[in-house]
Amino acid sequence: MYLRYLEDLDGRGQLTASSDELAQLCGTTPAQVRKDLSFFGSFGKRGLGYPVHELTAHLREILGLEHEWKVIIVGAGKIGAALANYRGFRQRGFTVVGVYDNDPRKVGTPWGESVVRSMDQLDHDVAHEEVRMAVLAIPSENAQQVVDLLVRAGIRAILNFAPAQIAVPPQVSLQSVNMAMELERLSFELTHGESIQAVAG
Amino acid sequence: MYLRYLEDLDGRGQLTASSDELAQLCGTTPAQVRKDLSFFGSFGKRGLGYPVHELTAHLREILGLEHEWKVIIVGAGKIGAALANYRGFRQRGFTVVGVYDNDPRKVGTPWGESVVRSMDQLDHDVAHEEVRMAVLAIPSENAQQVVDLLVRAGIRAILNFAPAQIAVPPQVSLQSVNMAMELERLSFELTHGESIQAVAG
DNA sequence: CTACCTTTGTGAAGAATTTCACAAGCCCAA
DNA sequence: TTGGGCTTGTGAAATTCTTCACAAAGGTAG
Repeated sequence: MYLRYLEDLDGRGQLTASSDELAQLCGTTPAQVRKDLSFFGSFGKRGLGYPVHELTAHLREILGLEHEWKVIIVGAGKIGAALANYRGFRQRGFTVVGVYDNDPRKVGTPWGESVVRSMDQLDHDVAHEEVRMAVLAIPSENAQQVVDLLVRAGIRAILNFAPAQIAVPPQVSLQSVNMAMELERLSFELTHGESIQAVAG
Repeated sequence: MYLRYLEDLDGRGQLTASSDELAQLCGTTPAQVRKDLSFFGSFGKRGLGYPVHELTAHLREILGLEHEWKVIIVGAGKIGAALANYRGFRQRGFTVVGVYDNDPRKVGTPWGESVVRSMDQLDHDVAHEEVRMAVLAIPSENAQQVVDLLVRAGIRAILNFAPAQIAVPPQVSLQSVNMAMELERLSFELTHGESIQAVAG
């Protein structure tokens, strides 16, 4: 989140930002900002604040964003389509190198500059293109099965949009986005009125 | 998350579940399960566990899911399309009652059994249909502007997919899903190898 | 009815996170 | 060069969250 705002400030030509300013932007406290950043190093200058451009670069490196990541999308349905064209991915250094589906009617249909590929190719492609990340946009039913296949193929990080609970071996990272659960969270907050304070997202 | 698993167990006809069993399913500890549930009441039976069906009903009520929620989708692009057809929403009691866009070329085009409506109608529709929730699937540029419009129209909860930071008045709930940020989290975990333990999602 | 096995609910202990508060350091102006 | 105004980095305090551990209670078999 800090990176997001710092890039913004950097784009506007702002040279430094104080913990106070970052805290206001991110909806947290100055002390929190300082503690968070100090975990990774001592980036600020006393009396002046943090050098925006430099800190941006540091955070990019910490997050492992100094190089492009190749990503495959598994599932050529509506959600897959939306994600494949999602500007935010490319903007932030994630390149979609392939879209896969196991429905023979979808395999071969055009997809941007490429075509939807068969799952059978996945193993080969991941090995040859050194892809490490996959976005999973398939129905829940066989999500675990497909994840196992991805892991065997060498995928090391999975962003899962299927509303299913998935197990992965410890060396594989998994992030699940469950859109229905997000709505349920809102339902809870609406139902319980002002007594619950929403967290900044 | 508990609700998700309990519904699953209920569907399979399981009558009771111990905190141990729920903990294993959710990737947490029995003590955590008991503390979490005890916050809302005393649902279990000693020596036996929690009554699955009954607890499911309790959690639904706690989350405010005992009635249907009407939801509008703002933005008739790829993401809007994916969300409007998302089975998970309807399955869990969220009914999409309208899709809106401010692009005159999109307004009026067919959308499922309805058509894409103009943003100008939104005010009127929200008031008459008593809609309280909106899903925001538009580009970041004018996200804040559209949110302000939604809030004025009476929307009280917003699920935001635009990769922008949005401000809302305190009585409005906001959840943001930032897909690029999720990938960045994975990038961080991959970059820092096994030293970081992924959280269950 | 009793003995025993099981599992909850919950204070207390322990761990982690956040906030406080201030010395140390940087910049600038005179 | 000195002094004053800011702001960081960080131990220590305060708070919050998680785990422990056990009394209380339901179930069952004999």
